[in-house]
Amino acid sequence: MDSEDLTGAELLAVFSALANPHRLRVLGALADGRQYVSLLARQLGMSRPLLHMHLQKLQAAGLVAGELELSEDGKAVKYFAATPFSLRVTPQAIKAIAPTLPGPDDRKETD
Amino acid sequence: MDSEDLTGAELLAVFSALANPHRLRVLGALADGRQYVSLLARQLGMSRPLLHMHLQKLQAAGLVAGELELSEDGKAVKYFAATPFSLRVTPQAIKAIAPTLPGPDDRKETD
DNA sequence: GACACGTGTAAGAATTTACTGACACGTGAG
DNA sequence: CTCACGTGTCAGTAAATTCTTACACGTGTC
Repeated sequence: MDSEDLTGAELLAVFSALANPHRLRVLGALADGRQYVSLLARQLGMSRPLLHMHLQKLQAAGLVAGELELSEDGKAVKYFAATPFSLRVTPQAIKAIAPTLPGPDDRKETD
Repeated sequence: MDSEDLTGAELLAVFSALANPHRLRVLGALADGRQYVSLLARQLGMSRPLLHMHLQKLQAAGLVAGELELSEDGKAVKYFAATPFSLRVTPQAIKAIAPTLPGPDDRKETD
């Protein structure tokens, strides 16, 4: 996943997802390998609902991917892993995507 | 300005500064050359106080630099230009700076 | 059944961010 | 003096994020 093919709105979603210490720590924890939500929450010292929200935002930005599995003892476990993205951020790159940025009057269409 | 020598808090400030369409557009407009605040505000269609606030945040993150000059007709004019930064963002890079991220109990010390 | 473990989601409070409007200052031109 | 242009900042409001608490479901074990 290279960054050149991102629209302004997508890049904005990525930066917004990255603009939070919890989410950066989550992404760092998932850099090596995948992990399931409850354990990850314990490792990072945050509540499950909170981690759930942050994972949603990271997933919406395409930075992590989750898949629901069935463990051997029958429990539903959801594993998340970091997407192997590589972003190059420079003033010129930002200028290039600037025309595709959402205007001040635009509404959210993520529904 | 390479990104390898940024702490977690600094990188967080950069992402936070980038997580806004207005600021991305400002950065894009300043990618080529410098411009002064009032004219820039008119070009981007936003109020001066608002642009002022966004420029403060961009400057605090080290993405733009401003210098106050005296134009030939004696007026004080403040020019801003984009810092020629180059950021490489990957899960591994984020994991590397994760230990230096501000904890949930930390307070702002930017006073 | 009661418990421990996993999942998800919804309501409400607390906090942060974004924005407007009005004010301050200083200079040159009419 | 008044107007146009530049600068900056403050108070108050509107809106978006963040976070907690509490609930829902399903499964295997004592």
